[in-house]
Amino acid sequence: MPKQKVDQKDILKIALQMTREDGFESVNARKVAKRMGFSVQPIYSYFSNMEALKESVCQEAMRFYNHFIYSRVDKDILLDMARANVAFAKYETNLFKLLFLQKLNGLNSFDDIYEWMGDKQATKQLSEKFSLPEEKIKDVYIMLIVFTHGVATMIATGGANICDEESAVILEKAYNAFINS
Amino acid sequence: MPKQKVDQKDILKIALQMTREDGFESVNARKVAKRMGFSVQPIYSYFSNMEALKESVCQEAMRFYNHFIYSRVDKDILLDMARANVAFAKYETNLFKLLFLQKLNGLNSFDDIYEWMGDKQATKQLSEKFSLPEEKIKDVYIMLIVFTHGVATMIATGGANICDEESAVILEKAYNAFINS
DNA sequence: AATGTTATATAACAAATGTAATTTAAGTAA
DNA sequence: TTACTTAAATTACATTTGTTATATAACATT
Repeated sequence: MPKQKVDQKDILKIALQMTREDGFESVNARKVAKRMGFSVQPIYSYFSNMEALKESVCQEAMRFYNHFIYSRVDKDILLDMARANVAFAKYETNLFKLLFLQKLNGLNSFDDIYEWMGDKQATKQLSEKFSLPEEKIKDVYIMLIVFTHGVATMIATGGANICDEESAVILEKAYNAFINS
Repeated sequence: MPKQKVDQKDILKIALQMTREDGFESVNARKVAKRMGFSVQPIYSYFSNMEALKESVCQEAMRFYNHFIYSRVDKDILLDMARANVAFAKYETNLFKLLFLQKLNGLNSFDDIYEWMGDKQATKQLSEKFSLPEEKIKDVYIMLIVFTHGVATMIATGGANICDEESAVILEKAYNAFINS
């Protein structure tokens, strides 16, 4: 048999790259094939259909997101995460849209957000720094996430022209407001 | 000549209704025609192409939004507007997505948000109630809008299962936090 | 070297959608 | 009544995209 020229990883890599550059909707069989320099056929030998490929792209995007965020978390975990999310919305707008404006895992309450996004270290750090009760920490956490999501969404949908400094300032203001409330 | 059976308003009305029920992407010539009980031809006599129709639908949607919001503003203007926006995201999810997750007029800074959404009465009421400096009012206004947008977006994209009371509570918490910061 | 297997290429089909061409027929004016 | 105008219906064509059927050719096995 002929040696395999195409690898599943290559397909995913290219599809993810296309999503980053031109948006998730731009991912279709012919365009992926063209960018690989191959025909569409190999796509269908690795994925049962385009839906399956797209689902895999979503998972890749989520990994990319996690790496993006965690690589930017330093001293002040919660605030760093907030800043990183805004940066993600600004510099990876198409991935942000895919992950947070189209597919968001169904949440049933704000507590779910906490469960879902909840970062043990972040809450620990917060409680050590400010010695606030558990319930209060949770509130600050949820509210900053919601606020951050507001900033990020506005940046992702509004044309991405709010400068990094300005968004950093407003995030910090919100953070302090929530802590001190 | 035969009497005109179809009216431009009818087309827009139905296209807006379809957007509300099934999303903006569901609006296409054949579906609109089918729901009107006519052929696609009248659409093209009133609109140069589908793009023009869709642009008009956007404008209709914006009018619908404004009416939705202002009909819910009562005593506490700013907080009422926040609650109304969240309700819009929950009960008019498809319109919310169209207006705020796809087409948002390009904003260049958070001050632009204030200029764009800024409600004279709301700021006046706020300054009378709390006697805060102009600059502070503006900050509260912007931050509550951003926070509200975070809540609304999460509801619109997350499956809309956060109850009205819960979102009301968190909005008020944020409002107080911003006022008292 | 001949044959079979299979990865890839090519080409074709199907469905959805926008849009234009053509036809039909309702009402008007002569 | 007849011919004309035009709103609407019908039909047809183009494009895009997913998908499959067939063809080709590279490699393994004999």
